[in-house]
Amino acid sequence: MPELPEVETVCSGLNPVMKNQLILKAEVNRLDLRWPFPPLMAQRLTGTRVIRLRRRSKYILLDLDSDETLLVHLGMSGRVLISGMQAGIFQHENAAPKKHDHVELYMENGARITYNDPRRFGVMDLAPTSKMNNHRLLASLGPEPLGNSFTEPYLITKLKGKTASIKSALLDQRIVAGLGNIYVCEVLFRAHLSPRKKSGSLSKKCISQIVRVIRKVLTEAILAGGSSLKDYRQTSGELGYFQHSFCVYDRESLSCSASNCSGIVKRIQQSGRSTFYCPKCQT
DNA sequence: ATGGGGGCCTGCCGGC
DNA sequence: TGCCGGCAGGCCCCCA
Repeated sequence: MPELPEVETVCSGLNPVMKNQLILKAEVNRLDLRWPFPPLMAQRLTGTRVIRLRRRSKYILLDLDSDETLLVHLGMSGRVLISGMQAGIFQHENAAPKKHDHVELYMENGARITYNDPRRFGVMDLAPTSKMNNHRLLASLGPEPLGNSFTEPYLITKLKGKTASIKSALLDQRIVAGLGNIYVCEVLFRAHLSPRKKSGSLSKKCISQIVRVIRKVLTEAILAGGSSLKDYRQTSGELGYFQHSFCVYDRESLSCSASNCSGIVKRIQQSGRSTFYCPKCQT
């Protein structure tokens, strides 16, 4: 599921039910996801109050009144669902955990937050809030694509002399944080740019266009509630609907969505990932 | 230093 | 129907 717009959607969904709420109980059904959970994670979460929720790149950060921050990454298949509340009435149901429900948080307002992740590429960690910027998973992330420091001059500097394709460069979280395979494909389509172009060969004008398109695509996707592939849902259980706006992603062999283009969407491999693009209008 | 590939997991889908 | 290969929204790590 989760690239920046999906993580942003999850954060917005969690904010009203978690902010300023006490975590009455944390249940941890296994010891690890991609990596082991931090020692005594359930105990360290229980009884703390969530002060605020933030997003950095594809990470969700929950600042707690214990001066620790819970860092959550959804990996490829992680989902967060809210249950236990109906029509403003809070009910504690103790339904048995479903398959791959790895962590559950019971909030003071009756909400139950469930983290489910079949492939377990996700991450959870706890560290002092004051040290989160230096957390090993956050320390070398590039700028937020929707923030002020992601600019045309910045991207020009970063791409200068690079021999890797623009596709690989935009997937590199050290260059810009939060894009994944879907949105990079969509951005390059909308910028009419071939994913195979070497990063260092792009004109200033072209890079400027990339910056604008990244902002536009991500903003639209967030407004749409993210993209729902497989059975990804928002925290509410609803589907996002940006997947209906895909121009190239997962459209191999279909005709190009540009109105004046007769091209056929092609799938190639780049750095081990599928890239979808129209060879005719992305040059 | 940089870029590419392997590996981590489970589930699903299409082909035989 | 069942089995098998290929593929999947991410990212760390190792090697050339």
